[in-house]
Amino acid sequence: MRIGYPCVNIGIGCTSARTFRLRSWSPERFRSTVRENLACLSSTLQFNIDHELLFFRITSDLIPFASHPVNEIDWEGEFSGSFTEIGDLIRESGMRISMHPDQFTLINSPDGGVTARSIAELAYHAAVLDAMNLDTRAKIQVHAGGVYGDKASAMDRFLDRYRDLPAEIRRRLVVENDDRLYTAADCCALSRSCGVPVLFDTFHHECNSSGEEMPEALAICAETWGRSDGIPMVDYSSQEPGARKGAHIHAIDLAHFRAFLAASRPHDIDIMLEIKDKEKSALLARAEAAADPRLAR
DNA sequence: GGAAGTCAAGTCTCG
DNA sequence: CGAGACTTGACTTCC
Repeated sequence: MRIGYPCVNIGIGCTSARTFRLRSWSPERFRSTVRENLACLSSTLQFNIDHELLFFRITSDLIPFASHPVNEIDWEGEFSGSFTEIGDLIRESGMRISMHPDQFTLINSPDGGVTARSIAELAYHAAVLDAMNLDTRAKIQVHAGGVYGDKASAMDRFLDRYRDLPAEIRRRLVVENDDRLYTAADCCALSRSCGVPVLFDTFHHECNSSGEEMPEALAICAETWGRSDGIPMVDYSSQEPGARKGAHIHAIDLAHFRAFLAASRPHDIDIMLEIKDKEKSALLARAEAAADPRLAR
């Protein structure tokens, strides 16, 4: 079991998610931003290693406009040295990596243009992980997509598009239950048809389930992960009191987390804390889990 | 220097 | 029918 947080370290003083407006595009601006983002990513990973936070989600903003037509720069080649160094740091420390493209990435859209742009975006994510020489335990997580008024057709379209994906994407892609449309059971149905592993989001399950208790939902998702996929990844969060349903909590609720740890046994899982204050809560969670025999050191 | 408005991309829900 | 939400900031302009 590893514990981690997504994308950005609040306290470290840099961000690997710097970007700029399309209007400000220039090759020089692009190169300097990528250089800074990779340097910050390296610092962030070193912080994580020093604090035994061995699960990390790399931001989709790492390479700005990576899949946009304006960008014709061979960034993988130009920055291959940095990618290799970062990959070495990850592998030598036993760290696990995920990426999570944003809400515009929809492989099941009825609009072929949306799907084409989504596949280009997924190819970018796969290229980052490939450039770091990470194996197929490094994953790219997406939601099943929209419903478009007909869920059965939308799920069929997901399956068709999944089977046609380039192998570099398919071997890393996992599907995550969302808080409104596709439940863990829905995602597992997709998995039975095409083999995609299902990343279980326990907070989304609290918002939107097919009626199972959490341990059962976790169990059916865990079964979808094969040997080459690594142990199951799980997203963890809880409800921010007083906020809109589905709003992520600002700081970890340790009693809620402790209950989740107990209920998730005996599954060995990697836990991503989707909590607003990032590494601060991750450090508390790691301390809370210190006595758990599943914890990797 | 700080505040306000805006940002590549899609879809759904709510008011 | 427009705004807000999504994992959410961060950039840019305007004063």
